[in-house]
Amino acid sequence: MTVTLADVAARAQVSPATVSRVLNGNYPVAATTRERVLKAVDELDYVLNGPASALAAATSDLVGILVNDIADPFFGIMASAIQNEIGGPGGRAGGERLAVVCNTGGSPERELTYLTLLQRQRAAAVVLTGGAIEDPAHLTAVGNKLRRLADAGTRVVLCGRPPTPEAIAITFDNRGGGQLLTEHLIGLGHRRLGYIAGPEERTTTRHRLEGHRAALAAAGIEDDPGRTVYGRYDRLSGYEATLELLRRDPTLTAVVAANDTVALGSCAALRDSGLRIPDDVSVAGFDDLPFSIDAVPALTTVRLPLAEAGARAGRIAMGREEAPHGGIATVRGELMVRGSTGSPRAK
Amino acid sequence: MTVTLADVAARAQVSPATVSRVLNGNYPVAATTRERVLKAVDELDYVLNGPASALAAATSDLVGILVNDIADPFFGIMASAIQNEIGGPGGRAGGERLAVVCNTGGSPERELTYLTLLQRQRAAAVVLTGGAIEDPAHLTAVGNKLRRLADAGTRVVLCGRPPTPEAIAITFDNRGGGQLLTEHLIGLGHRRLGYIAGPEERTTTRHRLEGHRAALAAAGIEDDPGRTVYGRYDRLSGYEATLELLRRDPTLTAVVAANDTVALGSCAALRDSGLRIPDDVSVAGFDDLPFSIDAVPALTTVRLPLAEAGARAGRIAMGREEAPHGGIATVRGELMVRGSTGSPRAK
DNA sequence: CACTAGATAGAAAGCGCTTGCTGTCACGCT
DNA sequence: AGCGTGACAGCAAGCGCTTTCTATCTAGTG
Repeated sequence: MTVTLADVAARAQVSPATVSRVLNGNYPVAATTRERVLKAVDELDYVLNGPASALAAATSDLVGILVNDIADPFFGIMASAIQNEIGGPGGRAGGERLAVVCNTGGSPERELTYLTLLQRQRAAAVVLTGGAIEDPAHLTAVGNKLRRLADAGTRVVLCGRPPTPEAIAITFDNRGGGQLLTEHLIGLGHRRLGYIAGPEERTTTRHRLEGHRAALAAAGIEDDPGRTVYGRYDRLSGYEATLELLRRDPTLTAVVAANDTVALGSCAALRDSGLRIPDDVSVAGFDDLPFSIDAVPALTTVRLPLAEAGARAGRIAMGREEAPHGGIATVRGELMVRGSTGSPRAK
Repeated sequence: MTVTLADVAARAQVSPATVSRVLNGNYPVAATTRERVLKAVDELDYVLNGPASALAAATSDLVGILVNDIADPFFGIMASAIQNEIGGPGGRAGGERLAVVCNTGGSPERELTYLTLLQRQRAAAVVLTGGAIEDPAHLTAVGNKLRRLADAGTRVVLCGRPPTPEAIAITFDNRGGGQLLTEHLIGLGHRRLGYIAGPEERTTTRHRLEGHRAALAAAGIEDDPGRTVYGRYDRLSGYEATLELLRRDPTLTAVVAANDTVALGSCAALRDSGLRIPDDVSVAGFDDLPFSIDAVPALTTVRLPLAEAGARAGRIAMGREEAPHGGIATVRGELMVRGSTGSPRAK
């Protein structure tokens, strides 16, 4: 029924071993023989059986990329960059590797299960993107998994994730970025700033918030806990949180959002409340996703070099670039000041 | 070194066959035996060897999702919905399937190579999303591949892709959507409309443009070819194309963009040219991606039920939903009239 | 109580490929 | 002429699992 190596061998009048060697190209085969084999492969439309060869060779060409939310460009951009370096068909790298992205939806269980699945497939490498969940049990579970994967020869790289002892990491300086942003706002004269955080248990959320608070503290501004609202990393969350912040303190002059998407929701809520940006309230985002510049006014935000970080993580995963010193590289964000922030008007 | 089925069997004092059956759960195993096996699995931290079991069982639990651009939410949203139905860990479906998304970057070769890779892995199903390239050679090549995949038992489903004889398809009515949009604009009184198309060789581009032209024709408006500019499906393309359209005809009163992202670029160009939206020029997009509503003014566009279509495609791919009658389901878009379109002012 | 059906468990034959090791030539050297 | 030496090609032993067929045992039946 299906064509096998043996069929090709028979047709080319050689042994299966020879066919295998032609296909893998790591053993001398006479040119004429090679051609005969290739011809047979072509005529029979032969396609290598991946599982069989993975089994026999005890390696696979699968590379996994874990993302929290595939519909979010934040992850899409990184995944795209990683995949591009991984090779995949036509990628910068030559090898024919199956780079696959797995969508965990932010769920710890799914993350673990995908890791197991990848382990089961004997993946060549795994790249985990985005913030981690700070649940101790989950953290050790992931740590163990990663160690096991590494032991089995799978290269593990973190991209935009806090470093762990088990893997090489390209980390974003979320804390520094958050600080930059709030310093900017304070410099503009703001004193009553609302903060819309992401999910409380995520490292990214905590780090950005810590940066914000550090800036407040440095400026001697009291950090009223009521000025922080936790939510999700999506637009609706930004919308609702903004209304809530406004309810708690209508004299707010600035809103710092967990990311650009949330900031957009915040802008919508402000507009719907009859407030002008930035005349009445300034808004700042984080990430500098492509659409941020199209918001009106354009969003002040912190640019994270998503594509560069992803590319680097991809190269490291493929062993084409050395791991950073100490296994950790920290990437800083760059403050992008645009129209959505301005000096508060005296009210 | 690595733990195998045999090790587990030895530890549990049963045969490998029994362990396999416990793990696959499709054969009666006494409860006490099962527990003993599960205990051994746990103690040894055993992980099934995917390739080996795929080889022996001649099936795999890999499902491929092909997308043109993983960084584009258009695809991200569909991929997410598909993946959710496919199962994957924690998905609505129970099975532990490895749903993987492959990023073709819109390149025909990559598309083909990914298909081969998936075929090589003996994927259980493949879902192709987004428009196809209209190159006859490539079309037949893909057609052949799909037929082969189907012959080998891989379920093939198209989502948001024009139907082909080889597969079940959930298609978007791009033509109808395009027509709706332009009819709306004409109804508003516009007579000089610019059109920013996507890449010329893509079906999506052609269909949307055809709808636009049909609407023009129906209204008896002459279709000046100079009013159409081709580009890519990205923001910059929209920006540049708009400047070009304006150069060709500064009296334009409306711009119809290939999709929302392009529309955003167009808006930026118009603003930079000192034109107001929609007072001076109306702008319309397509797809209704999440950020469209946050544009200022909010974008008039055609909503495509991306998530619903993806979910359906996913279910069909998993055999959990019947294929539509005739193998083709056409999904209509819904016109979303928002602030970016209005009546042209007399100039 | 002998007999059969039903429920489990095991033996063993592959699944299709890779690869270490063993030939077999044809040369070129002494 | 004799023989070491590359350069290829083939043999055969698995890789770790699934699954068919067979063996065993228990319990139900007349």
